[in-house]
Amino acid sequence: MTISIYDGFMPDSYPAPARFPVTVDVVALTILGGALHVLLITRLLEPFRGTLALPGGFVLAAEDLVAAARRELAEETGVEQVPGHLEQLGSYGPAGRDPRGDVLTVAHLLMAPNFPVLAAGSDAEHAAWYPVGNVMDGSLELAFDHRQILDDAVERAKSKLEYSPLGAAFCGEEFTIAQLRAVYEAVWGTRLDPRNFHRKATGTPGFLEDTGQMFMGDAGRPAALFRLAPAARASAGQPTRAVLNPPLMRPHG
Amino acid sequence: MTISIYDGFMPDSYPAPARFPVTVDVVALTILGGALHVLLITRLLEPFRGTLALPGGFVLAAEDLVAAARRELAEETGVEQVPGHLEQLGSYGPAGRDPRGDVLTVAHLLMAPNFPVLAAGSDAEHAAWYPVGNVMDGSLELAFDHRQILDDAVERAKSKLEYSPLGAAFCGEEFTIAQLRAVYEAVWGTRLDPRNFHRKATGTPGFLEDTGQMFMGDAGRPAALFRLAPAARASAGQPTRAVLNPPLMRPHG
DNA sequence: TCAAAAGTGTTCCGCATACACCCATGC
DNA sequence: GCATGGGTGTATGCGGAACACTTTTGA
Repeated sequence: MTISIYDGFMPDSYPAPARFPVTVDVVALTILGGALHVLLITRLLEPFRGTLALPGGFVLAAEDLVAAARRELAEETGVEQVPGHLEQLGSYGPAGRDPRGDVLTVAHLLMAPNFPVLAAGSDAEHAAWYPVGNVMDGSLELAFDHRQILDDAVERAKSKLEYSPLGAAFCGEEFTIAQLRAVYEAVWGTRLDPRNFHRKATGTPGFLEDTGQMFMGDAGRPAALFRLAPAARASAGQPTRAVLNPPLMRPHG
Repeated sequence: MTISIYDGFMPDSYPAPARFPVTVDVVALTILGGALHVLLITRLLEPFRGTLALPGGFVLAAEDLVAAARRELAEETGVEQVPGHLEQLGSYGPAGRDPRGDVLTVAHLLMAPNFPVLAAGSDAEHAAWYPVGNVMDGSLELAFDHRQILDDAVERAKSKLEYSPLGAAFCGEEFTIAQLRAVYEAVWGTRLDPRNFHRKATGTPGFLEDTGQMFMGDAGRPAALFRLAPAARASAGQPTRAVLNPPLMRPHG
């Protein structure tokens, strides 16, 4: 067996390996009116001009992937510091996903509390929240393979809720148990028993921290306000099993 | 807000976006002598010449990521059809992980039964199995950020065993319950109760299929031979929750 | 007969599920 | 008072953990 020119790096005299444009795409999810929503832009250029697509753009030289995703999000929403939890989802391509050539994209998942998207001028790609359900049932079309990426992102979000404290990433800094439950119900598309959810959420050590404050809703008894406990906050990124073990089970299958 | 030249694709008149060399790296895991092993090559070229590294190489034009990983594995092991389950793990870079510049790598995870690696000639990078424990405890050094990638891969493998039937990917086509249990014990680094594991494995609908054959070991009663049930085989790649629900729990935390 | 490993039965208990019930607010 | 939602108590049952016990081979 001989050494292929593509095995590891080669001396300068060897032909250079193929180079690819690399983009980051972001599946930004949030809860709006009890339903899961995704941030989409309307493309201004060909291909797929006028079609909805995930926000994203090219990775710059010497730039990290998550940093690139964060930068693109800020640029396309007009929001300096986008809130929520951002993590890498997976890579797609480079073959056969763009009509103009090989483009590798690294998709990211943002689980965020609802934040207002700044309306851009008419010459900029306009970002806005769209119900995920409208993409799933086919009433909204997405450019490129973004439908597939969205599917994967939603599936990832669903499973994240089971064994990680990241459901709270959809809430603000402080939230009630009912608000947290609404997140689980929206993402999983199910109803959960309020009483049992309350016990599980408050009873899991290292998950929630009582702020001592109260939240007055439209009706009914005021609810206690919670925040993420430091332990859960620290473990947000890592593949931890420290909290929510055994996991919060999503019903059925 | 104006349109950045990096937002989406630009007309030909705009400057081209940065292009990156893209590699695929493969963390090939298997069980040898009851311990988790990883496939490593010894680098023949700078940088990290003489250091152990994950097998991998550059993605070709118009090539898919998993296909590239499969091709590189075949090239560097001399094995035409590498067995086991191959999936994408995640992407690393492009910033700050290679002394010579920005290289994006897409890491992959192979969970495979033990297969012999063909000894390459002295001029080729030689692939061989090494105990994962020897990397973890620092007695083996890896090139680039491959230590980090290995850590992530092992963690992924651990969690895969919990809720997917992919533990069987470490076994051959047919296997006994004890062999399957040895996989779980090696990956998780724990001991499992043989009796309870047997009940859980055989009792999970859609997981295992009895071949009717028997396997004679060194001592003791012969064990029944099983294979993956069709349902589990089909769901191998997808984020399924069809089998192993509730999951096989790994002890403690 | 004994060792060793396969496989079954049984007990215990934590926790998910379901739901009755009480608490605290606005109207 | 009544409606509405927050929060607690409690019974039931599934399934994981632990382990006694039987089965089937080789030596």
